[in-house]
Amino acid sequence: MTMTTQDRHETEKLLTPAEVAALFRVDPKTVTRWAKAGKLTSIRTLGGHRRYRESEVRDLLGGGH
Amino acid sequence: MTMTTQDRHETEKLLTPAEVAALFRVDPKTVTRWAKAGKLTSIRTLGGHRRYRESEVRDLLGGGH
DNA sequence: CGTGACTGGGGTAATTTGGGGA
DNA sequence: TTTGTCCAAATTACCCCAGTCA
Repeated sequence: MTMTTQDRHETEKLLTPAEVAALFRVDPKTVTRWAKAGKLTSIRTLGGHRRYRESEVRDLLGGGH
Repeated sequence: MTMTTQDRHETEKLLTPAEVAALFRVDPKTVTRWAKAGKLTSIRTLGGHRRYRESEVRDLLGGGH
């Protein structure tokens, strides 16, 4: 199952701050700081809340060993 | 439904250094040394703090007799 | 249009990291 | 050789409340 080049972001699954925090075993506020520091890509809702790319989070979790 | 030795690490529950240290009754610094020596798998937060796999810790605690 | 849960922002404790030495 | 402790700096956790989400 080869992807042409990359998935279109329209179909990218997004995670809430609480979900990302649970995966890293940190506080949701810590995930917010990562986004502010540019360490993690964040998508903004129209109200200002952040959402994160599942693929990026999974990559960061597995790439650290 | 055969599964490899362990589940996907993305859903693995993680422990903080203090929690692992309490389980082994050692100083958190000692847990850090185990991780550096490769005796214990460590996942890193984006800030550099370590997290440890609960299943691995539980295995080491119970398998040591 | 309410209700309950979650999030953002700020500020302050607590934990973790890393090196070095006992 | 393994472990515990001292130090400074960095990272993370918990407190508040107003606004957003579903």
